Amino acid sequence: MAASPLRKDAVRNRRRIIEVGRELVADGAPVQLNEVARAAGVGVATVYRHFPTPQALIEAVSVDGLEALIRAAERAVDRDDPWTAFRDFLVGIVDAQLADAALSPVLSAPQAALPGTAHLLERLSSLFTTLFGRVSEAGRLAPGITLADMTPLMCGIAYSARLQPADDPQARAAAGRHYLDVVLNGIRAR
Amino acid sequence: MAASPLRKDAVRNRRRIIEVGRELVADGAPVQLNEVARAAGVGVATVYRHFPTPQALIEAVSVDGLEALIRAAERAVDRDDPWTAFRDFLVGIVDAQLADAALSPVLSAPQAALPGTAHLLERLSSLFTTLFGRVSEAGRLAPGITLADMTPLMCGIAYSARLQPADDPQARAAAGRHYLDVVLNGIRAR
DNA sequence: CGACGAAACGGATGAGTCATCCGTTTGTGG
DNA sequence: CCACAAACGGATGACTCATCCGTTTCGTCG
Repeated sequence: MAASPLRKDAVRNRRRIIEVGRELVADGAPVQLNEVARAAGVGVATVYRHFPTPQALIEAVSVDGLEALIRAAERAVDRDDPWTAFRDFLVGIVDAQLADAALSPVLSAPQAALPGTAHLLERLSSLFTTLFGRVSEAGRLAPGITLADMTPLMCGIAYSARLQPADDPQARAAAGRHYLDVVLNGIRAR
Repeated sequence: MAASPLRKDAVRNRRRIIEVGRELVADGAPVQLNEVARAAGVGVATVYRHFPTPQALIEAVSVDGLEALIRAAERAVDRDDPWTAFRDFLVGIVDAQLADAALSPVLSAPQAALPGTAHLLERLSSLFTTLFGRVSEAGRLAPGITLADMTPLMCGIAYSARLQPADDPQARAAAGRHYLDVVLNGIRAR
């Protein structure tokens, strides 16, 4: 099972780097690899070796959030009412993007550069397809709404919510919920 | 009326700079003042004198689009049916943002740095308040929808549409229209 | 337990970008 | 036509970015 013959100082540094990356992303700061190195107390080259580009680091940072989303989706799939499951999951998607700024670019950029992330995205996509299929078959969606519409819409909602002052996470969350209500209203069958 | 004692070579250069800026913005490229100078055949200092920051140039670039929006709003205000006027204007807002990438940051950043832009934004906001007030008073809006919701929602729609491939403006426009339909559906009274 | 090879480290460094300063040019009013 | 002021432009120093390579550390094998 040891698929990674990785030295333990390497994994330690990797952890540190990701941790610093997470903080930067959470602050909405641009992820500058050079600064990450300094803050993590490692050499610049170490950062670049693990993550050739800022995007790669962002994806690694988002793995936790992605896994949490997958768990949420799995729980949603177990629910009885399709619409409730669907809605609750979308709430989770929006909340997660607001809590973790690294998530939006990963969700909306399917051409994932990191293999690990690609696998998670596939899993998430698969679960979501199930959820969507159920509401769709139950006739709960307005005509013309497709599966492909959902990701852009969710990312757009998160974007809208982020127009709220950055220093007020509560206002952002409330805005996200509100805009999501609007969109859900808009895609629901009458 | 000569409010600007500006030398005519200065206005010529200014025009050139804005023109180059427009092209860059349209390509979605980051506006780098140094590059703008080179492309405009002008010294770097000239660019910085006219526009201290990229943001300032972006605002200047967006003036045309803003004026077009204002004209559209004025036309909309003359219409009879409040909802039609409202909807058509929002279509214009989304289309304009897709056609002119410089517009989104200006619309969603009220703390305008350029006085000229501030004035236009105020005018636009005033017209839009009228349009919104009419649909609202006509009872055409779902409860809980406020004037303040509209700008974020429109910017979010434009964002969603921009997730479409950059090289296919038609697909973007179609997506924008589609997402706008969803949101309009969501904010409409039943 | 000691030594060897490979993997990882880290900082010095060259390429590239940004924005300012100041000597020169150009337009305008008398 | 002249003089002054406004505008110009590019050289330049500060800064950021990402790579390269000599050094250190880990894990293994005799």
